[in-house]
Amino acid sequence: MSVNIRNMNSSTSISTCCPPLLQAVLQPDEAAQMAALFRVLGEPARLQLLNFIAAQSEGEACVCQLVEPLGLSQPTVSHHLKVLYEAGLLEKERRGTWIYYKLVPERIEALRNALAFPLQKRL
Amino acid sequence: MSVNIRNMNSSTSISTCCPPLLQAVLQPDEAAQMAALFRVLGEPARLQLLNFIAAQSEGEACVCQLVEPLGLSQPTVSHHLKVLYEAGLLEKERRGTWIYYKLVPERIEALRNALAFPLQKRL
DNA sequence: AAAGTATATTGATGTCTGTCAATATAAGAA
DNA sequence: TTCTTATATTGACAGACATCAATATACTTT
Repeated sequence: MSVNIRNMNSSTSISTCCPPLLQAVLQPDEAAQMAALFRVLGEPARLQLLNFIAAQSEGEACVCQLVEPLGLSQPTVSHHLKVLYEAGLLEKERRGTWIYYKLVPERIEALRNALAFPLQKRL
Repeated sequence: MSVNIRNMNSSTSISTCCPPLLQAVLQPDEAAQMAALFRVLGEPARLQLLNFIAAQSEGEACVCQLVEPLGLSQPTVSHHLKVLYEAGLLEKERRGTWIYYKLVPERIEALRNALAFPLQKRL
């Protein structure tokens, strides 16, 4: 029988902690999906990778172009690219020896939409 | 003296790996700042907190309203609220025994802008 | 002052993950 | 085939962090 204290004047004496007024809108599994995507962006190296790839005039880059500017080892760069790829944020295409990565703009846009106030449910 | 292999026809024999065409646009410290913010969102519990607070009719909630729907212990919820608060995504206000948290919409908007293709520099 | 409630902090623990060296795989060149 | 280069994978390690129980702090009420 608890009540939101904010809606009571001082003459009321109920002071129990108030229960949630609304059910959770974002379901746990949806939150987990969204969080997984944000966690992918939660790494400086991966943000730099996205930014650097997007900054190329062709909008794409191969691994060997990315190792030096990032200042990380090639395996580490490959690792981050894989994480981005598996998150759907990058697509890749092999051309001979090289593998070119480019952004998936719709995926980034989806993330922006997920941030639309007040944090919509869907990606 | 290496050259972008994609811009050469098959008669050329240079096959060295191609250097970066552009300097990195996103500086390491800027990337670190952005990543730190995204990492805050990279946690299901924190996304649910933001979503739940935003879903309240007054746009705010006290800790005791959040513990039960999240299914986490009160210290854990307090911890996540602190992380969100220190990231500037939540503001808090004490009213007697209770402390009410609400979103900082400009901060969320800043994150959305940071995601604007192709990942702008500034927050 | 004493008791009760709301929230924060501390300390410990287990899991996740970023990093690299070493190695493997794949493709082209000789 | 052999060699070289580009990229991926493996294994190991260290640091970050989510979580909780226990405890501390802050406020209100009696």
